[in-house]
Amino acid sequence: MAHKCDLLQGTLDMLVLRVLDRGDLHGWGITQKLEQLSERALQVDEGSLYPALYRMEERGWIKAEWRLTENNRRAKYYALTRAGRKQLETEQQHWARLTAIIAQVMSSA
Amino acid sequence: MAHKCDLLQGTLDMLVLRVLDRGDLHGWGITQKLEQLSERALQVDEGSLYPALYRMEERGWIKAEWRLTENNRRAKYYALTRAGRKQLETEQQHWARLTAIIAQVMSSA
DNA sequence: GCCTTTCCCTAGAAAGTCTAGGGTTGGGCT
DNA sequence: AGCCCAACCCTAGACTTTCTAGGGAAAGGC
Repeated sequence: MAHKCDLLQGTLDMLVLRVLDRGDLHGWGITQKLEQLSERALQVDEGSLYPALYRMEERGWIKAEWRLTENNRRAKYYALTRAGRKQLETEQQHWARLTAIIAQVMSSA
Repeated sequence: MAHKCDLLQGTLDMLVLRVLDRGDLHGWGITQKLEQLSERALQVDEGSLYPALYRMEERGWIKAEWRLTENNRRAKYYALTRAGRKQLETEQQHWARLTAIIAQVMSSA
């Protein structure tokens, strides 16, 4: 069975790191923010996001803290660590490099 | 164990289709051509390529034919089908769309 | 008192790539 | 003649990430 695969594998981490680079957010907030920034184009599945957050915390790129939201709800806020900021930079460079290579291959006569 | 993952998942098909769009090639030739077009940046693993070729043939995007190379060797030449050309176009559009969205998210203040 | 929204989470399947092998044959070299 | 390398083809199994498809708790509005 084919599935939709809206995202390119490997880009979710970068997007999440980038969003967190603008300020702490909880998981649900991240999905909202990504949707907003992409003008509804991106709708991140929670089933993809939470495992990703878990992985990134394991790797020390982000750290979590339970706090209360403005709505008076319990939420797990994630913040970038120093390693996370470094990782974001690495991924951005990697992304830039890859897209450049692909563009070159795709466009060459 | 981390692995290198040089390619973005999903891009290999597009690259192969694009290369075949310029003319028939056998598997090994495809790896050479991609390496050449990317100026050594891309080194496609044969363990990734052959399964990909198999998949794409299954899906009717390419078709294979045994022929002899200039070196007098037996080789399986792949050619785009009409469906393959259509698929290439689809993937190019999808790629353009995704990279645009990601660029937007990554660059927004 | 119920319903919706806001939040969190997990198990298992699916897809694609990589690792790490293995194999055949042609032509060049000694 | 024999050997080796280059040019080819292939596969099984591991691995990572994403998706599907659920489930659950609590705050606030009606």
